[in-house]
Amino acid sequence: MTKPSTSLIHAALPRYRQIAEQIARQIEAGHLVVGQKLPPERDMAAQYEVAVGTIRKALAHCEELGLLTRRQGSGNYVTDAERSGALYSFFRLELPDGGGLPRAEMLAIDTMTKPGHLPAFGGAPTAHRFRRKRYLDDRCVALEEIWLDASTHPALPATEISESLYLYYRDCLDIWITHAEDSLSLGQFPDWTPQDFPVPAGENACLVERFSYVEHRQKIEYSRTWFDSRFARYVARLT
Amino acid sequence: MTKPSTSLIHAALPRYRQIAEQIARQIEAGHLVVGQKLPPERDMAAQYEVAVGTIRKALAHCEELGLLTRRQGSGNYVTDAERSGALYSFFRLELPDGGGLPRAEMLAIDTMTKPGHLPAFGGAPTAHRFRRKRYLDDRCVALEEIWLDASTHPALPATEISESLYLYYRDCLDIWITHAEDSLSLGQFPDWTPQDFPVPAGENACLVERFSYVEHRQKIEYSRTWFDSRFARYVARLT
DNA sequence: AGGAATTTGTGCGTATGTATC
DNA sequence: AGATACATACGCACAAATTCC
Repeated sequence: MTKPSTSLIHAALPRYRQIAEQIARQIEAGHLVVGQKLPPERDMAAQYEVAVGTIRKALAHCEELGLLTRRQGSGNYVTDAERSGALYSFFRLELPDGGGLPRAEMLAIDTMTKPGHLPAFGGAPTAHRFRRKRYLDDRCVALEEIWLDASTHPALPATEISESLYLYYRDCLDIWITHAEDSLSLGQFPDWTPQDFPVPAGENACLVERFSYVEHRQKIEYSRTWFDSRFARYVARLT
Repeated sequence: MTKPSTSLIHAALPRYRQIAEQIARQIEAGHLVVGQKLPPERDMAAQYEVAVGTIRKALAHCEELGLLTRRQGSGNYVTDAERSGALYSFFRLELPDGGGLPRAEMLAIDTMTKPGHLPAFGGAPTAHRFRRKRYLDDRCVALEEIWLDASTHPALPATEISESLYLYYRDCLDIWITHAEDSLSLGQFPDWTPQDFPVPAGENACLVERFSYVEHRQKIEYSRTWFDSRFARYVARLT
């Protein structure tokens, strides 16, 4: 069997899931355009150095997620949906009319002991805190505060952090986020809301709280996202 | 290759679908009891005279339909569709502290031409409208308005409608909801808000808009759910 | 219109990994 | 620790749908 492409220490995602992730991210990054036809399965199998059946499972997974449409005798196509970017990558915000290319701008990165008001997650007493502005089509629509448990990486490597945090986790920290749990309610924009944000601090906001998991039931990340429903909406796909 | 077991004239269902149908019938006929463990996949493969991979595809299909639960290292089990939370698997509201047993109370059922303000879904000009109150642990936490496209059933059969609409769709209308897409924003409680609802009409609410799908891309249902985040929160699990 | 080439779908059999009992 | 059972993955052959000449 082809050996897994990750270290032997960590339990890797199955190969077909890794490939599905890569395809999904290529779509989000714009490397695969909506409507575009993918290479034949046999070519992709050769490219990824796996058997055709493995590629087929990855593609089937992408279809389930609504990213691809598969047509027998024809090919695999990037879904023409209004919403290609927002579905995967666990980013769930879209413009009110749908769609919007997601971007992020880092405001601050700090490592500190977890404040008492945070819910329990991870095993370390410290965590890395990321604060970001979130954009859709160059419009700032949300604020984000992300707490990554510091147990696996007491200090962050001094590399460029990509716009997709999960991609950064995967490529630089070897942390594979397998699933997440979002909880939505009402809240107020935080006191660190930047001056140039379209809504001032203290105003009402839709609040998304999230736990992200690696492996089975191990919460490794907690985040909060604030947005105003005039500028964005939260979209979830259920199966 | 094993020849298909159906006539040569009609296009046969794939073998794995035939087997899935047989398993489904056995469950519905009561030959397979809820919670029962199926034989090992290798035995079933021998029984049906197919390869293990084919049986696995059939079982996976049954799992998609919610008929089976598959557990690695353990076995395949008939799902308790009536009793388990599976029937509410698309219901995403929980009490603020988590959990809560979901219930529903029907307020009104009407069939009418789709109002202009509805987004596009289904193929018919008419739809069935359900209005319901939603409970968690006997506390009324949300209101629901559901529009089911009337293309498949111009009139609803005069049967009892179970608390789980999706179960009713499946058992009485033969409509299998495969997935759904939720979109969250802020809204106002509707003008038909009952007097005894904890929040009066016109107040701010968290609004969940949902499209439900049969097959892969066919929207057949549109619904709106209003709730107050003091009484409930929306939870989404993402993979 | 029609036949060949292409591409995905179905199915077989087997080996090995991993979770559960 | 061992046995059982599902999960992943390989490679191959042929069917069915589509596309192209």
